[in-house]
Formats: sequence, structure tokens, C-alpha cells
Amino acid sequence: MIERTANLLGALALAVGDRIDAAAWAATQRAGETPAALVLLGLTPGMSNERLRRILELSHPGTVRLVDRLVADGLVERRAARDAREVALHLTAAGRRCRNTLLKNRMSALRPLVTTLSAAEQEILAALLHKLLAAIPGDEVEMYTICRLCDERVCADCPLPAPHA
Amino acid sequence: MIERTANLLGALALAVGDRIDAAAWAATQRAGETPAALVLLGLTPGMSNERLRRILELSHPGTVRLVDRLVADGLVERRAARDAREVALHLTAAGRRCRNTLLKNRMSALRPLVTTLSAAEQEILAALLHKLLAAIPGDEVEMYTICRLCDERVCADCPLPAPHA
DNA sequence: CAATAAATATGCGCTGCGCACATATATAGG
DNA sequence: CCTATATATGTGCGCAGCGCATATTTATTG
Repeated sequence: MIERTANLLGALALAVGDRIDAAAWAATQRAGETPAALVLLGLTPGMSNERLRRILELSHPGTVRLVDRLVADGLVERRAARDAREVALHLTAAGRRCRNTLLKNRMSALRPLVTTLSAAEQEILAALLHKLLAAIPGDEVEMYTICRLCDERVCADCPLPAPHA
Repeated sequence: MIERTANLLGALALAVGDRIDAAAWAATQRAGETPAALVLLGLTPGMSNERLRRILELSHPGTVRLVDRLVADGLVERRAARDAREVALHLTAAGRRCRNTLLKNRMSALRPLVTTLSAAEQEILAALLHKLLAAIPGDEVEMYTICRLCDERVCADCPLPAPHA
């Protein structure tokens, strides 16, 4: 019954994804990868445009315009980097507040799903989720891709260790 | 540790959703809710524009244009319905082929994730996924929303019974 | 000190979608 | 029976998000 399990996983992922998207929109009034950029720039301040591009798997111009939107919204500022070709992206104070709201909304959307399970079931679920995530192959960049909306404050024992390095 | 579990669920949902989106794009060269419409119209032939709209949670015009795209791609045709105000949406032969490819791609993306678990773990996971899905409140329309990319051929004992009614 | 590579930025267009509005058909009330 | 309202579809218009082609600036290498 691998296929039935796979289908259930797909259905739940869709339902969870919808709820995460709604939470992100409520916090930012932005769709697409813009909310993820906000979370990533809070986790790794000073990140360059190019690195952000690789994590979000967007084109170069798409990423430039994405940052333009965040700057226009007053959430991000472009600073000079050591390498003068690069831009060092930093959250503003408003950007940090918006990021906190985004992560809070996301957690508020996710928590009620988990709490429908008993405490014992939750532990089993966490172990299975951990194993599933750890089994996803990928380089260091892809780990950030998967974690691009994660709340690092609650992610103890991350199955994809790179993001917390 | 509810929040850690919730965060892991969010991360996995994002990773799975990315893979589903890629599978849907590969089959249709369409993004957004267009692939979901293809799956839904195969599950429930003759569905009206308005019902499709409610399931996909789009605006009326957005749904009209979505159907326009499917018609332009030769995958859907608009037929007369009993109620002359409505349009009865049906897949063409090409539409059914495209839908099969989409579901096949989706399953090919999901299966390797599940098979990283042992058979026993897979059963436990299926039970937990079932319980999580069954606990999502919602009316009959929302059940179709959650199942909008599901493969009904492998979904025995659907936790959201409406879609198979 | 050229020649190449790397990072950012701009012009342009497309896809997906929403708002405001117009039209056609069904249903309900007098 | 006939008007009033509700329901369903379709169109004009514009915006957000993103990609391709190209230009410009700075680092690196021979």
C-alpha cells in the first residue's frame, strides 16, 4: 500500500501548504517566494542576492525584483558587502517584526493540526517526519530550500543540519 | 515539543509540495491551480465552472480564464448543461492522457519519499496521515479542495469520504 | 595588464489571478 | 403571467510574480 500512503502524504502536504501560504500572505501581503526570502534573511543576515537565488531556485532577475519588493515594503535593505560585486541583504526593524508575525502565523496554522493527535502519536509523528526529511537527498543549498519557511527557534535536532550551522 | 513537530510538518509539507508542483508542471506546462482543475474534472466529469471555482478557491473570472487555458490546450471542452446557465466541463481524450501523466508524475515524486521508511513505519505513517487528514474540519467542498491533486485509484479508505461518494 | 568569471541590474513580455461590470437563464412573489 | 431577484458565465482591465536577453560593474587568473 505504498501508493495509498504516498497519496495521503501528498494530500496532507497540499492541505498544510495551503495553510502555510495563507499564514504567509496574512503577514506580508506577498505571495510566491517573497515570504521565504524574509525568513531566510532573518536566519542568515548579510546573505547575497546570488545565494538567495540558489536557495529559492529562482532566476537572477526574479530574485532582484523580489528584493526590490522587500525593499519597497521597508522590510529589507541592501548594504555593501566585502566583495563589492555582492549585495549584503539585511532585514530592517520592520522586517524583523514582519518575520516574527509570519512565523507566528505559520505556527498558529500548524499547531492545531498536530494537537489533534495524542502526545504519544505526536512523538511518533515527529520521529517519522524527521526520518522522511533526513532521507531527502540534497546538497547544503537544498537543505535551506526545504527549511526556507522554518522557525529556527523551535527546530531542535534539525534533520537537515546545515541550516543551523 | 508540539512546536517542533509542527515545524517538521511544515518543512516536509513544503518539500513535498515543491515536488508535486514540479510533477504537475512537467505534465501540463501550467502552474497555479490549472493542474488541480485537470484532476478534478477527471474525477467529476461535467462539473460546472462555479463548483470548480469553489473547490479551487479562486475568483469567478479567474476560473473562467483557467478553463480558457485548458480549452486552449485541448484538454477540456465546455458542453451545455441541464441548467442552461451552467457549463458542463469535460476532459477531452488528450485531457485524460494529460491527467494520467500528471498523476503518474506525482506518484513518482511521492513514492521514493515513502519508501525510505520500513514497511512497518509506512503503516504507522499512513495511520497518522489518515488521522491528521480526517481531523481537518471543513465542508464537502473543502474536502475536494484538499483532494484536488489526489489519485483516486490508489486512495482506499479515504479519510475525507466525500470525494469518493 | 588583459581576459575571463562572477554578481548585480534593467528592458521586456508572459502567466495566473482579482476587481468591476455586463449578460443570460432560472426561480420566486404578486 | 410577469416582474424582481438570485445564479452562472463571460469580458475589460490591471497587477503581482517570474523568466529571457542583455548591460554593467567588480574580482580573479594567466
